[in-house]
Amino acid sequence: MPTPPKPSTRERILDIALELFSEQGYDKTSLRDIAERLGTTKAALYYHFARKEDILLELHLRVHELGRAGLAELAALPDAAARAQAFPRLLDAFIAQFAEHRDLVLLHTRNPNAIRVLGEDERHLAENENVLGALHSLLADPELPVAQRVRLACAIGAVGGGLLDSGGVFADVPDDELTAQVRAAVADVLAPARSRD
Amino acid sequence: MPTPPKPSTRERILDIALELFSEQGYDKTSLRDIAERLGTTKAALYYHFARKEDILLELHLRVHELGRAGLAELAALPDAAARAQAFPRLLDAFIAQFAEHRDLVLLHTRNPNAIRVLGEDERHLAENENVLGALHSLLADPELPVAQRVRLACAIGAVGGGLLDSGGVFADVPDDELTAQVRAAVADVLAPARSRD
DNA sequence: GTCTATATTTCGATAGAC
DNA sequence: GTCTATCGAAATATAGAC
Repeated sequence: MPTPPKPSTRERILDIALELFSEQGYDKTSLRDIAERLGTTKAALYYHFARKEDILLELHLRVHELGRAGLAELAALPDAAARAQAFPRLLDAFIAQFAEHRDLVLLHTRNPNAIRVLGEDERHLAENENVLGALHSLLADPELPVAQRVRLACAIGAVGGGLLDSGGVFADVPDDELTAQVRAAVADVLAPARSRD
Repeated sequence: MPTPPKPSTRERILDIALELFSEQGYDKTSLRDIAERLGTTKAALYYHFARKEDILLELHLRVHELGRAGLAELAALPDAAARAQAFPRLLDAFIAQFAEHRDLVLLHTRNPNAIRVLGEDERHLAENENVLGALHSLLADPELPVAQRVRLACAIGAVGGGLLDSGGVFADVPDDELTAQVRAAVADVLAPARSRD
């Protein structure tokens, strides 16, 4: 059973919240807004989520889940050279997931502060140490040449610049072509001035 | 007289707001927070700014000012080919200003929603049409090959990825080297698979 | 230009009936 | 699982003295 039995209320709340949080921002979206669009009342939401933060947290964890496997694999590699070699392949997987879950990523880039203050929740702290910590120690790795560290950061930024498309400027470009072009651009960032074979 | 006579209250308010808006986010920063750090009271702020939004607006316009000259120059060029040729040079200037005013750019990336809702102010609407409109019509330009449009968007994203450094992973890298590396990476994005001369 | 005091609104959250 | 009703806190903004 792939996506079967429960388009339940809880899931509908998350869908609506994802949309509104991205559109208007987390802080400017009241529980009343969510309840209205869902067709119920504020109080009803509190049956499914104890606090407003928990709605955002749930969505936040789903984004982290996207990068977890790749970063874990990376962290398991023995040395910087091995990690550097694995970059292109893992970035490729990253781009695929980024493209598939654009809406979740957009939620993140549009509400960085709200997410940073998500606070003391245990699940959140644990996840943050795992995922963000792995990314941080990757980019800060002193064993890696600075040029490679910077280019890796640029590559990640380039994925965002190419795929997020906040203004809708690439509405005329098919998704396949867009991701292919982004892949090519990222490849060029990671292969600095490679000498001809 | 370059930057002389008035480190006035108004300017101090903007400085404090810039810091707090970036740190905690626009919505989570109350006028009380600003007033406290400034050493006065909430009401005093209303002498200098009619609404809280106006503080953010003022800072917002300063960011737009950074990109205005370059985008205007670009829009004045006759055809897509001329624009494409001008990209690298203008992106170079863009990187320089980005690096010099990192704090202002950070304000933007951390409060995208608050800024988008800035609303009906005349100055804001006019500026948005000028600056964002120019950027939009640049990236959406149907005369330009899709590959080039996407790579341009990726290049802009790469600048953000390399220079913003939200997590402080490049604290050990001198600013000069960082921007130089970013410049190199961006150049590789814009020079797709260029055949050897 | 800055203060005290307060008006007004809105929001997150709770209590308890159904 | 959803409702009505309401509490309490915090925020923006205003009025008017100094």
